[in-house]
Amino acid sequence: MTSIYDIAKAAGTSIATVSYVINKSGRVSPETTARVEKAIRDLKYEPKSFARALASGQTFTISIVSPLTVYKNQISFTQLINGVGEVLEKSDYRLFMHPTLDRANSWLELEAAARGHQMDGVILLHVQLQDKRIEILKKESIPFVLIGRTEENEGLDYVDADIHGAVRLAVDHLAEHGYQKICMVGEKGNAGVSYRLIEQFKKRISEKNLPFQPAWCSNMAESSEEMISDLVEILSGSDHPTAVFAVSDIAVLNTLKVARQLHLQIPRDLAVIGYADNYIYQYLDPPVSAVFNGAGELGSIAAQILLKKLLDPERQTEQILVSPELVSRQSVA
Amino acid sequence: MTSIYDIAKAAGTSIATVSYVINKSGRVSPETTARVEKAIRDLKYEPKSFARALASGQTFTISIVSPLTVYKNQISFTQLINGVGEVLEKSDYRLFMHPTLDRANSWLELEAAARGHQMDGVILLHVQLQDKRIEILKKESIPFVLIGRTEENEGLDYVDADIHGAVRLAVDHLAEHGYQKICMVGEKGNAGVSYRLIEQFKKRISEKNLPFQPAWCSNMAESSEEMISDLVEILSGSDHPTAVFAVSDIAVLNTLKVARQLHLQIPRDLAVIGYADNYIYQYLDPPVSAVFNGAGELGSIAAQILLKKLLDPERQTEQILVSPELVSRQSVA
DNA sequence: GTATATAATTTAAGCGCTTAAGCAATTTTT
DNA sequence: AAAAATTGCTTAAGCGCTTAAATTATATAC
Repeated sequence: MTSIYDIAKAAGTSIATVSYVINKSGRVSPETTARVEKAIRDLKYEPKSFARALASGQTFTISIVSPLTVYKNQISFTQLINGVGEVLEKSDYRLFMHPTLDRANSWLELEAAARGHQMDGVILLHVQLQDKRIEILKKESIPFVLIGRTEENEGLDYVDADIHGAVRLAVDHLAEHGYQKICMVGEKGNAGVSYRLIEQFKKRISEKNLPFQPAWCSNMAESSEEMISDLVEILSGSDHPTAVFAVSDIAVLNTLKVARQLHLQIPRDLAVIGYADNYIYQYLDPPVSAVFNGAGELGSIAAQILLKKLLDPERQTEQILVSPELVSRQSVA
Repeated sequence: MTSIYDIAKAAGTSIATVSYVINKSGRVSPETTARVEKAIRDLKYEPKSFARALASGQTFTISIVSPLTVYKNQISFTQLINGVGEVLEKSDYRLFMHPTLDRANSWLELEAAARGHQMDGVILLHVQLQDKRIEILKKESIPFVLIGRTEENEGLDYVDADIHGAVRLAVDHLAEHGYQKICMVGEKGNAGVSYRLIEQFKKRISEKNLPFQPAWCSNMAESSEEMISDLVEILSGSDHPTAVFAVSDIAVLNTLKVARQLHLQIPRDLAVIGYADNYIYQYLDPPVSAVFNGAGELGSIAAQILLKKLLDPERQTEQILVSPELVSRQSVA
């Protein structure tokens, strides 16, 4: 293993000087710096992160902590990692995955990792009510940023989708295109998300004085089958809605299916708009619009906040809502 | 930071003994072991991985190296990580993500990481012909396992989908259900995969003496639009195929779309079978069958091989083909 | 009962790096 | 011209752990 000693010898300096050059401390003369850098290049030296970690107390590592199984819809995990990766790439930090499999024990693993000082910071996904993991991170004083949140997390650093804005965008977009009777469909999901969606949806409908019936926005379905039968019921009435705000991938697909079944042509008889865009939406029949584009942004913003926090732990917390962005396709016209 | 010194003091031993207990070396008496373990529990001690790494030369870390952008179809990246995570969880190893964003520089990053001894082993995805990353891993002698392969990689450790078996399963399944005229649709994809699919497909068709026309298995499409126009042409002829083997998500969706356009009812007039199952297939109209289930298996097998290799670097290489598994839904009957 | 093997534990060096403190040479201030 | 500050570099300690070698205690052999 080429070490800092080899570089020091090759450059004719002490190891301290090499270290100062690597860490860009600015107190080494240009000539010496050049000599050291040449040696580093010649010997193809790379600092060992674990040695740095031991000496400095920083691991230069951040962890994404998340049960993966959950991320089938709502958020594309891959995009999210990409977003995080893009930001970290430009920093000195590396990315750990902490894929917690079994929900029940996920906090135990995290606790061990935290005690073992395995990471300098954490990006926490799929936050639940009374999330043990948050307590642990606080107790072990590991800086963290949430992606998504519950009402309990208001004071913490988080990045979340702007649900209010998204609902507004969806409803307004539909209304602008002449669709007055709008219903919302989805399944029971993340802590609080469904609730907030319903709340905002009803609010916006009444703000815009749009026609409304309670059945058009009932509780979210427990299963796909339930959702389909709800949809059939809602859409086959005489005064049925002319637009569906489908807030999950399954809801989008089921809406298309039921529309076909009932011979409702999209977008002529029925408009459909999705929530988080999924790359498959563009290949559906017809291609489906959506109001959120890219979980990548959630990831990259979370990473940015975390990096700032690692630089200045005393920093004020930051709450960011990612704005919706209309991805317009043929399902609304 | 609670260190091994604190444990040694609490247990009344030397730090070496504590270390031997932690590493289950077997040379510590049961009584002392119990005392040390109690101290560890009492003080909630966790070994610092970076210190271990420095002292032992092992990082107990493995990296998944992959451009993420690619994994939109063919493989579910999330499932794959899950598979890897499941195996690593039971080991002492932790999981690094090495999401290479920019393809052009991805090997530079890997080279730096390898030189910096950041990981003990690598799981390499999306292997290309003349993949620089493989050279680097060899040169830096970092054990690695491929997920997917090209013909160049035959001697290396890899896990790949059994394309031969998959094609056979798809064709035979369709034939068994009375579909004789089968075509294959997909887009240009991974290094060699498309080629192997075409080759195997033609082979199996001729082995089974099924009717065949060259147009039914042309080169893979360059774009979704091209695929659609190909499909329209193929399926609207008088003697058109009665079944489609759709080897990507886009191919599945486009097939459904074109079938609807041409008023071909699935599965009555046309059967459809996909390649790698995607959770959305079950919500399509009709739900679509597939021949591969779970990228998780690829991940977990790769992780297992890598762990074995880390234990015994002299080990013979291992090539594993993951068998197809029919996921039967309503698109074939 | 002494020699010898075995088991249990400790000593001590060192892994590759950071960083406070020290020193020498040079520059600035008074 | 002496004192003070600045610049550039080195010395040396130490981060938390592993592990070969040394030491001590205990069991077994003759």
